[in-house]
Amino acid sequence: MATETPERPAVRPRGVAPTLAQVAQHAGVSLKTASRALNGEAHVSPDKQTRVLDAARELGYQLNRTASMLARGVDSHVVGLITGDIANPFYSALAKGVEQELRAWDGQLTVASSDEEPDRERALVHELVTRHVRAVILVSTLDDHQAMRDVQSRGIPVVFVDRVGVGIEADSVVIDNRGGSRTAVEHLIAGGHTSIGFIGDLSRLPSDRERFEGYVETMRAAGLDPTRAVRRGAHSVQAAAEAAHSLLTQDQPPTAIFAGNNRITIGSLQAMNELSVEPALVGFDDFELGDLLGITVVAHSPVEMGRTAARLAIEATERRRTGATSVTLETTLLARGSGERRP
Amino acid sequence: MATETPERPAVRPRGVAPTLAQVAQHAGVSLKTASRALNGEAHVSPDKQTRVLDAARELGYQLNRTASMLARGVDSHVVGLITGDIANPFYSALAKGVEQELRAWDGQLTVASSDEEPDRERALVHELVTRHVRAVILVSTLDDHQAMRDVQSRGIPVVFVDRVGVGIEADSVVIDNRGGSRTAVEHLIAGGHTSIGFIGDLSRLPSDRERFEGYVETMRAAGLDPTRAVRRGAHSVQAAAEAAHSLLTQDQPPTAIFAGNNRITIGSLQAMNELSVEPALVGFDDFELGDLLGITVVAHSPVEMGRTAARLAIEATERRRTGATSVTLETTLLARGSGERRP
DNA sequence: TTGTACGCGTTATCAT
DNA sequence: ATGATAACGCGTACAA
Repeated sequence: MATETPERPAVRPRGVAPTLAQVAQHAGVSLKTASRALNGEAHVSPDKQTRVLDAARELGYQLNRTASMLARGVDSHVVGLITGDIANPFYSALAKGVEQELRAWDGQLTVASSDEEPDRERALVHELVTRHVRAVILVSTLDDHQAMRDVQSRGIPVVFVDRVGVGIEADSVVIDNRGGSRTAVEHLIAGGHTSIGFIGDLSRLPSDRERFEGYVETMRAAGLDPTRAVRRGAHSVQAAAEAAHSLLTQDQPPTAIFAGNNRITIGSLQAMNELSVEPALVGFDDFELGDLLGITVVAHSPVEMGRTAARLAIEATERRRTGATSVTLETTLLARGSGERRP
Repeated sequence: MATETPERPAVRPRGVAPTLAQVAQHAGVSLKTASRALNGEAHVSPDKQTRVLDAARELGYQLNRTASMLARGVDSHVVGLITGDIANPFYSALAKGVEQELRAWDGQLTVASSDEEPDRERALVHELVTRHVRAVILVSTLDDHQAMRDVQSRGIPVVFVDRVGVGIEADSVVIDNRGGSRTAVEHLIAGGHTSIGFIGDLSRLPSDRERFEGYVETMRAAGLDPTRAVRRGAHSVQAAAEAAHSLLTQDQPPTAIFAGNNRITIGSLQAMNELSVEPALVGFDDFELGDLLGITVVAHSPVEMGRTAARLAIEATERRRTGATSVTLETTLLARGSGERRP
């Protein structure tokens, strides 16, 4: 909507930051000459050059990039990253990757958390658009992104991470969720398990759905029942712990658990600890201490995801590429013990 | 320096984003009328009101906040946060706190990692200044901040987090490092330990120094030697693991370890695991899975630190307060087992 | 109610 | 080499 409640920041006294005009006056030259001198352009006499530089130093002049870019009609190098929660290690690793790649491009990163709330995500995207960020990297919680075409048509590329865009042609970087799931479940089956539980995140998230589907199809392929021990919608460590608890205390609890992401793995560990039971456990996403704890995981690199996404965003915004690119990152099973426990 | 290499982003074709003027023309009204209509101001005939709104919708008009703010002479609600590494859970929790508080203020967060490199930190601050961010929240790696006065004099408040500003009068939010250290070491001493090792981060970091000092003074107060088992400069999990390894394999290894931060605690755990030894262990900073692993820690809340810092930044930038405020957050010892092991 | 003229801080154009 | 002058996209002051 174009009629958003207008934001009216408090007015700050003008003149705290010295302007180019002040520098010019102080140096006794014209505005343009000062500009030239400071920008290191040619055609400035050494005399005035130093006068301007001195004046700038004295006044503590700093270029106002905002105005500069407005005048030049270029956009900033600011890229927006929207994730569910920046404190989630997966997302913060993602942010790190994005930042690393942005650095080489002299870019800057603005982050915001949607808390996985669709409305908030929409608001954040809108916010970034009005701020004219250069690109938006998005771990989306929406199930439809047609509205996001609007963003693209403004020349702001959108890169979807972890979850692809729906109803839109845009770059994306995702994990091979289905494949990773398959690997995990096959690993457990190979270990002799026939009763394997699944605990998933919010089922509206495509990544969760894909992982779940991988679970289901692998179970089915092995002639196992994929409906006996499933809990979904666990979107926090707490919720995951409760789900795991319920799973492990149900009639005929599974002998193995496949945890849909790092939060869930940790929640499951807590529940296992409370109940003092040790089913086999394989988690999606690696996590710190996972090696120490001997937790078998389907690993991938969120930092690499971030880097890739940032690269795509930069390429797109610099128009070095047309059309949408999709990158799927493979997973690796890291057998560390918890996934090798027998039924 | 005022003569920085000027950044010259690639020029983007103009006109991708519709302007207010285009909307006005499309609606057949003057620029100002369009502005009024879109901003919901009074004194616009319903007729033109809808004409403008329709035009805006058709053209997909979005306010250019940058230009708007330039015109109004106000600064954005963007706050910059500089930490060592956004992927470090301590820093990402900090970022989360900042973002939470900023949200209520309709603010936005730009993050950047200094990698604990002074030069990079300086460059990042400069970058934020030229972008006219509203405030800077800083986990500084510098040992002197006189140069930062410059930032303040531009009306950009600087809030120091985790490490206070030196040579500058500025807000700060820190942890009671010395007190936390004391608590930790006293706890170990009370447990019967007389040989307690310390593993610290880069010793140029004030937080590390304070923690180390707390260690030293508590040891001395108990008549123990605080020089027999000290390793400092461990700035990564890897480095900490090596330090712990070396500590635990030295002549007369300590029976207890006090780890200076969360990275070091984890590194120590790895080393203990490798060596299959179990000295008592108390770590500074809580960390995920710390409870599950039964690690005794000196805990505090990085999220709360972030929130507090953001509040201070907002207060300062809205000039609702003058003078510098210092907040010291207390720590809590969480006894979970590892710190209660006997010598 | 509506529009004009001007300004925000900077850069670009084009004379001089 | 230098400097008026006009942009950039928008908002304010003041007329009309």
